[in-house]
Amino acid sequence: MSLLKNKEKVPVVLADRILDVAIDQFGRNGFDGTSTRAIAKAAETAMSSITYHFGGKEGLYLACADRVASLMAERQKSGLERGRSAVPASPADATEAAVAIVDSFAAMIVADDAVAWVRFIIREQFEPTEGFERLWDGFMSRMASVMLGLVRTARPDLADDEIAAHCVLLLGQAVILRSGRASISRLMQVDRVGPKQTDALRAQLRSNVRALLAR
Amino acid sequence: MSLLKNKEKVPVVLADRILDVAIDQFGRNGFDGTSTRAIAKAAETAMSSITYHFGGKEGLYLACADRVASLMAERQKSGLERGRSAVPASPADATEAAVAIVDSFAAMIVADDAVAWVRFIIREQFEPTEGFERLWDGFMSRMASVMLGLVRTARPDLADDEIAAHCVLLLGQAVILRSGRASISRLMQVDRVGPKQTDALRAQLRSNVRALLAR
DNA sequence: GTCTATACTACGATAGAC
DNA sequence: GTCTATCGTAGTATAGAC
Repeated sequence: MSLLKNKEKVPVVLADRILDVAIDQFGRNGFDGTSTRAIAKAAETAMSSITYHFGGKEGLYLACADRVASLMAERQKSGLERGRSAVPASPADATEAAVAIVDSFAAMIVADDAVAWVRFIIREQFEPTEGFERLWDGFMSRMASVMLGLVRTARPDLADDEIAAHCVLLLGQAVILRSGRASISRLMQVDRVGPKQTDALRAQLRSNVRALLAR
Repeated sequence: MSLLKNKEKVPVVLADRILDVAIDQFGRNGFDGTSTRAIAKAAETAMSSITYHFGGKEGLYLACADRVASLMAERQKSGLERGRSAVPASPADATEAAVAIVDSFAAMIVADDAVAWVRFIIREQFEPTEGFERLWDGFMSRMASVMLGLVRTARPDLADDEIAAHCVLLLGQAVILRSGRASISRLMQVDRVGPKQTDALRAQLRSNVRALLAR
């Protein structure tokens, strides 16, 4: 059972194993701060395997962006589909759909097995490279368009700029659960942000989304 | 005039010039991704000056953290003092004080001359090092305690955990203005997030804080 | 496909001139 | 105080064995 779990978590295919390690390391230390030697060592392979499979460090980085986008898109797929189908509905339905989407996004943000993806994607926000295009086209654009549609339905009184601002600030509340984690543990006076804290934060976030989209 | 502006922006004292460059570079590329050689070159000095003034790369990094904390504390000083004096007042006063503090925090987050500080501090959130202690003790702890006090006064009905969660999510909305900047420009369909967009976002943020702290 | 060996560049730290 | 010169280590890329 433990072995099976391991088999799922550590891909047997070398290229996938390299990608998983690389997403983690690039996310932690950035492109320049990560060495292909360290990635190869952690993936238990030779450095030249990276050249063979990805053409070099930069090719590996872009492949990481593609993988993060597809993993995130996969995980948020059901949530986004629910949101899309709610677009033509009433403002109240759109609000509840937005609550569900932001909560599902927040769940991914705090999930342990998605930490590396989130770290990678948030880093790319600060100094966008070509990797950002991959992330945006592969995942973030879908999340954005669904949220824009829901907020527009929930609040038909708002102008386009206000709708966009709402989306930014709603999703920002989810992002801070990871991008402010060190401060959250201090603020909540715990050593580690555990399930108890994340549950409380997610509950407050759902309540906030409802309050902000209500007229 | 252009010269004078330059003289203000580029410190004549070598140690300060090194610090300004280092905050920028560490913020962009992280500790490992930044080379002391590059810092020395950008500060127009020899690499060994870093050893002389800061004892080495790590000493320079910690000095950067101290400087960011003190620069932020200085800029938020008047805002925080106003907030502190409002703690014993009515819930309505506390709410307005919280609106002012979050807005002043957001103003710093989006300010051009504070970009490097914010980048440095947000990066330190993901992989906290000893630098985080300096940032927390020198600035963030004050912001946290004032916000906690204001939310407690504004919403005496809430439990401690709920108060902390509120603070996290309120400040998170300000942080996303920088940590989601690449996505914001896509969401708002502009090439660059300019004054028009930041004004709209800050207005929405003030409105959100009011709505969330109202009972 | 994956490995070892190697060429070349850049890193941080330090010693010593001025 | 600030510089140049240099040491040992570690970086990416590539060639070639298997």
